[in-house]
Amino acid sequence: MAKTVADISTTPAGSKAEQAYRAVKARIVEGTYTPGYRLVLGTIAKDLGFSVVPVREAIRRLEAEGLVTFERNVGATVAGIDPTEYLYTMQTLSIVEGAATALSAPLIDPAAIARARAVNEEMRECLDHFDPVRFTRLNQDFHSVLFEHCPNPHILDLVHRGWNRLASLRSSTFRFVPGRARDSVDEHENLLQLIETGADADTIEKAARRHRATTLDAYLAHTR
Amino acid sequence: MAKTVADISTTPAGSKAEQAYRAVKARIVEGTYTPGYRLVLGTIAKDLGFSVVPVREAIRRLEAEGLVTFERNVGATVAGIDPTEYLYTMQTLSIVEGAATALSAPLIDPAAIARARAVNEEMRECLDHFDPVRFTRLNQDFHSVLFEHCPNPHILDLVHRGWNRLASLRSSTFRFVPGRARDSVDEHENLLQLIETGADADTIEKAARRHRATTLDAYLAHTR
DNA sequence: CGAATAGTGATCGTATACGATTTTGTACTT
DNA sequence: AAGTACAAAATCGTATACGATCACTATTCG
Repeated sequence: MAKTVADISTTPAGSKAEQAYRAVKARIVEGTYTPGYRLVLGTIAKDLGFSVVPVREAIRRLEAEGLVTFERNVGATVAGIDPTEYLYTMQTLSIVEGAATALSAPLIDPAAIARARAVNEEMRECLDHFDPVRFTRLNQDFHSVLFEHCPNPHILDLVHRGWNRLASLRSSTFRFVPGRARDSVDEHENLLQLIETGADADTIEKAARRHRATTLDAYLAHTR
Repeated sequence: MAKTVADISTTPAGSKAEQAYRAVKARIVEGTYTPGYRLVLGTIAKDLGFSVVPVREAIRRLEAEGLVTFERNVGATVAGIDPTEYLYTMQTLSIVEGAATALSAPLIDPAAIARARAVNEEMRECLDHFDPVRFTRLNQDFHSVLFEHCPNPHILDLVHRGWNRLASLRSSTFRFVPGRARDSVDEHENLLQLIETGADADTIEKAARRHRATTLDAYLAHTR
């Protein structure tokens, strides 16, 4: 008998570093840890019941993703809604989403188009019931359908990194520019039609870029 | 007297995790650790005189950058010259370098143009003396001059990440496609002229993209 | 009353030790 | 001879402990 009963309870799924990463990230996205919140290694470790080493690794990963800032002997703080940082992130997302859409477009089959359109219609319903949280989630679903056959995983990774950075400003579309969301849904439909009709890559890329850039412009005009 | 003499000897510059990161990365770039080389935490720690914890952090950072692959309870290995991975990286670089060039172009002053041109002429000399290592370094210098006033640090960061990924295939231009290097120098000059004459952003972006994409195409044609 | 300073506390950084998991080598059986 | 089961070694993952560094505060001096 080599294995003991304890093996049943052990959860070899993810390492504790991974669990800590997900846990802290979730708390940031959900808004439990608001921007400016100080993340103390010891405290988080005690809360999660882990040691500080895996928690430290989790924090460093979050730092690399831009969700927290880290300072030696001071600790980590949840990254704030710096307007400049927002601009950088949105501009970068505009570029990588544009590329991802253009690269994926030839590989999107009619069934996927139909699914994306269904998601978009759900988003339209969210407008009436004013459900910003669900709207944001569906927005990601929409683009996920478009990108599911993206031939370049690196670019897809960059898209996800951008989404992560925006995670702490959840449903920012609604919060900052109320009228923007409806335009967004229309732009989605426009994008789908371009893909359906087999528009050339450059046209699709520019449309996808503009989709994100317009949101940024609206934000800039709104806060100016 | 609060401070002791020991303070003089302490080097608060970088943490050991940082030192380990730089050391291992340097060994990979220099070719001391060739692709496929197994990086064992304990061994590296003993070599550097550090403990395993900071070394582990360094390895995880290198993993995030794509320079090594990591497997649980197995260890890390230096990432190989996977043709597919090369394609992904070059395609992504094409996009982010294109964007970076287009964004930077309006901010490049004549003095910077002159410096970039000087670097490019040095590259031309390298062709005659066949100095691939210096060529590769100058190539990065050339683009660094162009990007030094890039208004979006995030995009610049993506460019550097791409360069890092290519680091293990140092001077790949010479190695894979001998005739390609001379074209590259000509394309640089062409790019400078576009910037000088104040071409529109879209033209500059496409030229910059094509510069990288052509290298990729040459590689694909060469290995097919 | 303000500013410089010493002391205290908090937090990170790393070393060491131990446990879990995988791989590898070996002996035995078919 | 080949395949399998078992044991031993190697490696990563994490907990704990301690040291180093920095921020904060109370105190003292000008």
